[in-house]
Amino acid sequence: MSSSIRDVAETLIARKKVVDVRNAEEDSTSNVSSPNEDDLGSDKKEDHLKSAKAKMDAVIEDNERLKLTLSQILKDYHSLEMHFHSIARQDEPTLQENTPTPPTEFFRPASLPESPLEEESKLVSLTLGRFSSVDEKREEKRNNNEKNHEEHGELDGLELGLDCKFHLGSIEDMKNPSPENSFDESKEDEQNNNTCTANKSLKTARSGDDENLLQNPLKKPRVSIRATCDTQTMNDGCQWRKYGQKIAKGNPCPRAYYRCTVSSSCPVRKQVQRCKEDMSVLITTYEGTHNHPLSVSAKAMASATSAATAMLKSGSSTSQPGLGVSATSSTSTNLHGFNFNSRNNLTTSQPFYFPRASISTSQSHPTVVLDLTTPNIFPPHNKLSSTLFSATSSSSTCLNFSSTPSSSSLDSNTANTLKVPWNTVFHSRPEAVFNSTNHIGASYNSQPYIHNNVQKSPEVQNMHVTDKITAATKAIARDPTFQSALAAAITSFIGNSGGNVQENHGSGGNAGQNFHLYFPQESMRDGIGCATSYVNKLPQPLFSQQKNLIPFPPSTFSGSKSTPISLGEESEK
DNA sequence: CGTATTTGACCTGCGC
DNA sequence: GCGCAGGTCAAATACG
Repeated sequence: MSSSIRDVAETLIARKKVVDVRNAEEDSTSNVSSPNEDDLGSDKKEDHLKSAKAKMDAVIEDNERLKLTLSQILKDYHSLEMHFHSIARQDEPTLQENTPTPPTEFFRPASLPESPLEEESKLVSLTLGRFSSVDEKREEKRNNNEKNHEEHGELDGLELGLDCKFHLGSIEDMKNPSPENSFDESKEDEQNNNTCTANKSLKTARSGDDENLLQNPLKKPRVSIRATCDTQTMNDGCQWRKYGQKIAKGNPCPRAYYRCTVSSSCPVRKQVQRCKEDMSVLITTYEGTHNHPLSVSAKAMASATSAATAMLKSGSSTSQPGLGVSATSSTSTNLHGFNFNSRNNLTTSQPFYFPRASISTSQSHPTVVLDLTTPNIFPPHNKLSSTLFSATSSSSTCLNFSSTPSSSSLDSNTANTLKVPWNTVFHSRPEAVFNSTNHIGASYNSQPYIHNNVQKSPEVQNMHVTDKITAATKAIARDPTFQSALAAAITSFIGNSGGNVQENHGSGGNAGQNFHLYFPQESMRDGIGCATSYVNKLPQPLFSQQKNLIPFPPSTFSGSKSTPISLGEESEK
């Protein structure tokens, strides 16, 4: 992987040098060959030469700077890689001893690892769907399988993690994957589903690491997603049928009840309600497990919710005010490829702050709230050299989304609800991609595959969530250093823009839209290395080239006209 | 006419 | 036991 980065970097530098030198030469040539040149005299000639030389010097300087940046990136990446390997080796014995806790009944991951590698209890890692060196054999096997999917535009050896490899699952659970895990076995009848549910409840009760679920063994966990959305519902890729509406107490906005209609036996329900404080915020609450195949976009949402549910299990009983939702039990959560592993001992690992998440135990149902509404919570004084990963004294690689522990705040509205800032905020705006504050980690201008949801043209609105995810996935596949950036953004992206996508299918996407990723630079300040520092440190010109160097291959994108509209994309009328 | 949505009635769980 | 609130059902209605 590092070699690929190096290749990219070298190619970048080489290209830029060639282009810049060529431009400089053209400038000086055009100046020299100017018809007026003879009249200007030798002084002007000299001036032109000087300016050309100055330009070249600037270019050379710029190249040196880029070189430095890239070398720093490589260095960061190397140290991160080394760090990860050492942790993986360290935790290998632990993995064989511990039996992981299965996830509660909810959206189940699309693919499960064959062994609980994620029981790297001291690790809060960013795996982005890749496997550690500990599991190279498995990865090799997996890669072989994935080769079969290459023709379908899938990734080779890389995955965004939208399939949500659920690392909480027990071995037993893995042997009995949910329908969503294996689409080929999707036609599970309701009886099996109920049995599965019962088993899961039993397992949940046995696991004993979730007080809420113990207290309410029959209550299904829920995931509530708060997202700014102008449409009636958020398009999550599934097909829903409204079956009821109520005015809930304390909120003048009616609460709509939907059930999944992709499969007649699908038990998944969702509730949609506007936030009374901010009508632009749509609160979508999911409950249940899909027992049928899902579209890519639906899988993405399912991944988010399943990860949040896992967090509910891992963090609900250990949350502390001011610390955010720390996953402190022996669990790990995979959110869009982010594997959040944790351990019981807080003294040896950093508490994991689930991005903008809260767990509510005040409701009859244990509920995880993912707040995707925060527009921009970056501190004004970002540091260019900051990194996403934090080095810890315990040699753990921690992914700490919080800028500072004190920045966490209690949700005043909900008892027993903890809120933590989601610093890895995906922000979709049409304005400048790069700005002086270095907020942007990655951006893909003029890409027809990824769009924002602000002031969309009809073509933009046609942009399918699936396409966006696929586009992002492709970008990640092309450049591993973007993995963390894009993966972190997908959730927000779906949440913020998905709702508009359902309108006006048909024509393809358009260009000129941006896909913005922002990174919590403040929170990265102590990091030893970071993939995202790559993009953070990249100067604009280089990054623009990066865009060209790592194009999204149109043929592999499901976007625009070639995209088969998935089942649920036109529901929720 | 088939399908989706609306809406009042009904059921259930929980707190007092 | 009663009342309240959340959730669901199903008949009525709307829509294409």
